Amino acid sequence: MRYKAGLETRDRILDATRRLIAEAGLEGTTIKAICDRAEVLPGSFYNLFDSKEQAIVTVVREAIEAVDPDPEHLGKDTLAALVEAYIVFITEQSDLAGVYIAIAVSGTRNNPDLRERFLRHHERRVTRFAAAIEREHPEIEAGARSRRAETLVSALNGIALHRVLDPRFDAAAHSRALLNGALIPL
Amino acid sequence: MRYKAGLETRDRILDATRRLIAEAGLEGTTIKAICDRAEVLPGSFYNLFDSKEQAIVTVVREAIEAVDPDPEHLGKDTLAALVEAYIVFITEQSDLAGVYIAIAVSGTRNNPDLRERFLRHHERRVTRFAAAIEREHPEIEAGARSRRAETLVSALNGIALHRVLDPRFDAAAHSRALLNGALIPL
DNA sequence: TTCAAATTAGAGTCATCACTCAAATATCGA
DNA sequence: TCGATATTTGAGTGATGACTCTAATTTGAA
Repeated sequence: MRYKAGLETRDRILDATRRLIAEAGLEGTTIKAICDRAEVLPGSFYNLFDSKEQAIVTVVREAIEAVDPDPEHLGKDTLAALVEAYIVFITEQSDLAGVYIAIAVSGTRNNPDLRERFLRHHERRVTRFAAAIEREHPEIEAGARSRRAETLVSALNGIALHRVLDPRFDAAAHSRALLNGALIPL
Repeated sequence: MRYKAGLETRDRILDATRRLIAEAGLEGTTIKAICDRAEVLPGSFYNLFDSKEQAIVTVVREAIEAVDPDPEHLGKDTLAALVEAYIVFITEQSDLAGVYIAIAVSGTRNNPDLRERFLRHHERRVTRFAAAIEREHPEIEAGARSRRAETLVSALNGIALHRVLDPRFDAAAHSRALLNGALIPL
C-alpha cells in the first residue's frame, strides 16, 4: 500500500464495508458483497487486508471514535453539548451509527476483542457524561452522578437503536426530551 | 408431529434455538449448532420444521409476546406496572431478552417480514404506554403523550440492550430511574 | 398384536463462505 | 526509460452453510 491506487482501493473497500454493515448487519457483510460493492476482486482485498475481520475492525474503530468527537474538548463540555454531539452522530453519520449499533449487539457476542473494546468505550463515555453532570450539578454525590450518566448513555443508545430501525424516528427530539428529564412530569 | 416424541424434540430444538440466538446472535445460529445442542440430527430437524427460518421466527414471536405480557390487562395497567413488567422480562427471561434485542438489530435488516412484525409490535407497545400516561396525567395533550411514551419505550430498550451486553448492569434501577424522570434534576 | 404413519438416522447435494496463488499489469523513484 | 515493487486478475481451495433423501426404527390406535 505505497501507491496512490492502493490507498484509493483501500478507501473504497472501507466505504463498502461501512455501508454494508449499516445496511445488512454483520451477517450480510461477506467478502463477495464487499468486493462487489467496492468494485474490487478478492485478490485485491487480500492484498490490502489480512482478513475480513481486519476490515470490519477498522470500520468499527471509526464508529466508536465518531461517537465521542472532539477529545481535546474533554473536561469542558456541557451535558447538552454531549447530547447534541450524539444527535449529530446519529443523524448525520447514520452509516457509522448503524455500524455502532450492529456491533454493540452482534459483534460483542462472539468476539471478545470487540466486546472489551466496546465496554471500555462505554465506560469512558459514562465518565465523560458524569463529569459534565458534576460541573453543572456539583451537589449530586459521585455515586448518583455516575448512575445518572449511565442511565442517560444507555437510554440514548436506545434512541439510536430505534433510529437505525426507523429512519423517520425523530432521534433529536427524543434525545433532548431525555436530557430535559421531561419524560414524565414529576 | 403427532406423537409425544415429536413434540419433545420440537421443544428441545426451540430451546436450543432460543439459547443460541441469545448467546451467539443470529450469525452463530446454524442448523448444525442447533442440532448439536438439541441432540438431534438434521433429518429430525427438517422433519419438524420447514426451514431454519421457521424455527427462528417461532422463537422471535415468543420473545415479542413476552415483552408485553398479560394482554387482557390492557387498558388498566399503570406506567409503573408496565416498566416493572419489562424489568422482569429483561432480568428473568434473559434468553428471550437476548433474542428480542438481537432481532431488533440484526433481524430486521434483511428480513422485511421480521422488520414489519417488530415495528408493529413497537407501535402497540407505545400505544399501551401512552394509554397509561393518559390515565395518570390526563392534562398532557395527546401528541406530547405519545411522544413521551415513545421516548420511554426506546430508552428502556437501550437499558435492555446494555443489560444484554453486560449482565452485571443493574437494569431494574436504571429503568426505574427513567420512569421517575430522575435522570437530571430540573 | 399389527401396521400405517411418525420419527430418526446419517450420508449426500449444491451453494457459498473466507481465503490463496501464480501470472499479468500498473506504478513511480532513480 | 528502466526495473523493482505494488497492485490487479480471476480461477481455485477446503470448510461449512442450509437442506434432501432413503432406509431403519419407533409409536400408538384399532
